[in-house]
Amino acid sequence: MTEHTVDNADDESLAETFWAVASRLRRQTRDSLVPWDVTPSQSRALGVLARHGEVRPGTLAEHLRIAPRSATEVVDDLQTRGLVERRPDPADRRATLVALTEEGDRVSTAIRAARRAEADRFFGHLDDTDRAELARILRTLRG
Amino acid sequence: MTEHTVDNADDESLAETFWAVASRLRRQTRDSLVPWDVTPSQSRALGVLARHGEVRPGTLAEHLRIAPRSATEVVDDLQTRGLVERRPDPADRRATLVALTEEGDRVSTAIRAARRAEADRFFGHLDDTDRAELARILRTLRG
DNA sequence: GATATTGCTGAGGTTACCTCATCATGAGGT
DNA sequence: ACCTCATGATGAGGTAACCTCAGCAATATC
Repeated sequence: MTEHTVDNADDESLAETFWAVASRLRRQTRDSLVPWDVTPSQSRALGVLARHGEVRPGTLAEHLRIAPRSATEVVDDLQTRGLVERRPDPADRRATLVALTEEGDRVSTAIRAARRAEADRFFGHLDDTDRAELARILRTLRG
Repeated sequence: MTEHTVDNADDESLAETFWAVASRLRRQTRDSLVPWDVTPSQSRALGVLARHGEVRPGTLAEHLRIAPRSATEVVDDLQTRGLVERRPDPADRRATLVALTEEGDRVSTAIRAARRAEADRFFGHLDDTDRAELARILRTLRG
């Protein structure tokens, strides 16, 4: 029995508090994306594409930590919106490469700026020290 | 323009890190509930009922921070599982009171213990100081 | 006693995931 | 050349956890 077991009641509310924050952040993120008619998961995919250039759906899935099939779905949606395009992978005829279109590039850049502003609003209530602490602690929890 | 704007790149990855942690915690929570065939949102509702006794669906919704209609749904599911029952509110014939059944009480107690163990596993990687810090910071973000 | 409000729920929709089966292609062995 | 197994993407179908909007009954208000 470690000493922190004493705090069990706090542990439980820690998880609860975490979820309350998550819920708030999720809503705010969703709202901040309204102007582009893009969902959070789509915007995350755009982010990966902006950072990594063209990738296969499977690779995208890994970056997003979702099942490959789910990546197909996100790519479908983005393609419908004209933000990405699929092209055959010259290295493997089974594979497809997903890349930002010109508009996808513009939108993803705009979203990046908006998300930055959103993060400022959300995490801006914290002072620099707390934000650094939070980042550090979350990184150890990410696993 | 406040000074923390300098850290914008970090802000963005802070949100991302947060989501990565959320995803991990969500999966683990879901897994820890498998033995009782109860979903996370059901278990949250059970928690509210265990803490507050019988409540109306609307009140439950407030505690869970969801729409009233969504609370109806959760109650439906729990009732199907025989974990809660509805009875008329003697104070207002429009209203319904939702209460744990005997089994609901047993299950919610068991789940409480399991969640505690789960939180120990998850947040236990942190030392006491970090966990206190995290709790404090999250509380300021909860709003 | 008409009107507005409140409490719950039916109907129907959305997001973001999932698994399982299928199909084409690729890689390795014989 | 052929057979087998692994891999990449996707179709089909499903789930959890929300949502809004409309409607009904009961209560509160004027």
